[in-house]
Amino acid sequence: MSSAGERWTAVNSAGYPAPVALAVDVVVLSVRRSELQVLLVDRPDATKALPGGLVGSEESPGGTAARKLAEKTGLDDLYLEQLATFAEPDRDPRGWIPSIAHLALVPAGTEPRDPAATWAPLSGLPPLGFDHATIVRTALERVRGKLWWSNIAVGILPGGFTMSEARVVYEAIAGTAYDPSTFARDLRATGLIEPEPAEPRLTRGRPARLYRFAEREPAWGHGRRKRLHG
Amino acid sequence: MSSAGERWTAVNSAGYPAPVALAVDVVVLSVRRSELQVLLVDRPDATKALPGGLVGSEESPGGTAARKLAEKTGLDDLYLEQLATFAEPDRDPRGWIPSIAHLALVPAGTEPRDPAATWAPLSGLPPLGFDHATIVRTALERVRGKLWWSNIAVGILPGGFTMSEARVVYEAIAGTAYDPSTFARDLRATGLIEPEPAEPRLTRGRPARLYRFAEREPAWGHGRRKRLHG
DNA sequence: AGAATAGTGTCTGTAAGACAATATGAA
DNA sequence: TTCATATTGTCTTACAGACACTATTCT
Repeated sequence: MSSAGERWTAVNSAGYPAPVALAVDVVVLSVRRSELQVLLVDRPDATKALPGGLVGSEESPGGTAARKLAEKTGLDDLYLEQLATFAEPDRDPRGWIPSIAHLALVPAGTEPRDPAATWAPLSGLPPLGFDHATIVRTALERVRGKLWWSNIAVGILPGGFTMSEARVVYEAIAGTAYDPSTFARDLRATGLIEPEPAEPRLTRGRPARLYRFAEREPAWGHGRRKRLHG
Repeated sequence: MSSAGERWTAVNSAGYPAPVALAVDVVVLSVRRSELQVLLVDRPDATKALPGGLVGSEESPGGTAARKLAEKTGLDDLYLEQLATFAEPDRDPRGWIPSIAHLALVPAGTEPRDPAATWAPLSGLPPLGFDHATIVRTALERVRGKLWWSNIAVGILPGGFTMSEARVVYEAIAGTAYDPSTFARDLRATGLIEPEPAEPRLTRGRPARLYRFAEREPAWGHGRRKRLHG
């Protein structure tokens, strides 16, 4: 790496300026303590930023994102989709570096493997470097927009969940409260989940039935028009 | 430009391989003869491709897309949004060139200014170069998905349209037929359009009232869950 | 008058919020 | 038994498809 303050450059074989590198940034979301949280990493200047890295010249950007996530969390099976590309020429002080932002959802109990990575609640984020606050906002819009139309929550609820657990996740993402019975009816009506034969959990009251998403890959359901935000 | 068959390369000032260039490709859609059509340009090898170009080192990708569209169509006020980025290392035989695909909607009567550009119906596209068939498919999904939830059709219906004209456009995008009265009721219910004080058109039967979208910039409406495809 | 297009009103099945009532297991 | 949680059922409003009916203008 070059020293701080130095701006990198690149030229192609035709003699024109080229992007210095291609980056990916990943908005990793999960639900912890009934709250939507995002994974942040410490930067040298003590601010926080999204996890990310540079795409190799023989690598697909999605592959880079998955590789970086495996380094930070130890997970190699997760919900990952491309979000949007941020490529304003001055977005990175190191030079012309377009970044392909990705969105990843990981199971509720995931702990960072990298000690520089920590979870932060989406409400009350610290100041973020680069244009990362914009990227996080875009990610929140995306996950809310798809919540009731796709199996996007399968990243947080990999399988064997109860309706109550699913409801906590959906409420944290949507930022609202759902009636338990109506929630169960409407989640079943999406056609995305199926009962799991496993034995029930050992909890306080009546044991709940377990469900899982039928598909682990991104898929669309029948679509419910459910209330979002308060 | 280099001669065909030669693969470009680039290195950055740290000595690592860099992307050769950053491209934009634009899926320009309109409704012509009650059909959804896309703007294609001829390539040197006689195949067709999406209009596009290289992003300058001091340029935003959206700016590049708008500039290219102005060259092809003479339009400078249109609905333009980012679609997705295609950056597989081998997607372009000229070298490592990520492409930020955009989606643009232009008014029904728009004729290409560039003689190499022609309209082609989405049903029955010719073979396209690169990964452009995938990009077009992604664009169709996007515009269908947003049709009844946003003012995305404002690009095709800039103002002073009748309900019948709007219905033709919505039907062409959705790929289905709507009942005229139900269509009008539900389009009004989106909250996105408003009556226009202009005088009615000179047509055969009873003259229709005119409407326009209240917002020309991308905006979300109340959302209707309407039938799509057959 | 008759044709053509625009717009209104009504009926019906489904979707979704609210909430009461019941079921099941642990303390 | 009492408490806590899960699940079922019902009521009500809004949404959206279908379609009959009325309105306005031109030929």
